[in-house]
Amino acid sequence: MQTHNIEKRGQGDFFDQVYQVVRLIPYGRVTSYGAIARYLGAARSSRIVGWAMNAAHSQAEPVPAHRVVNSSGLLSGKHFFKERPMQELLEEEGVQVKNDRVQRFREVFWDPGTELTL
DNA sequence: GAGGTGACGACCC
DNA sequence: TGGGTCGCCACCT
Repeated sequence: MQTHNIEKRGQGDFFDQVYQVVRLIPYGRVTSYGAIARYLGAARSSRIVGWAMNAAHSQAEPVPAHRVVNSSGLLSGKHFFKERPMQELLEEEGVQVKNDRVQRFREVFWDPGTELTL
């Protein structure tokens, strides 16, 4: 069966890149959409990263999208985890979350462009 | 081919 | 610190 959709003939190359980076996020760490976008060379495409996360739901492989927050450390996509709040998932990994905001964001923040020393 | 959308980022008050 | 506005680029219809 062709389960069409999602992949879309590899057009989602950019999306795929995003998924790869998100999967590289270490346990107990979080990153921002802008950090991923910048790592991919599209710092201004931060919004596209969020869009990729939207498609991540259709991805067969587990994408820790809950580890991706905005530059403010706010759980912008928590609404998508209605069944499983991001806060709970993050706290389970040791990330302190208060009022939909990541505590110690500076400490748990994981920048691919820095950690990976691109 | 064109228009609209959006899980954002930076700037300003 | 918190909230509001503009810009930006890729995906979808």
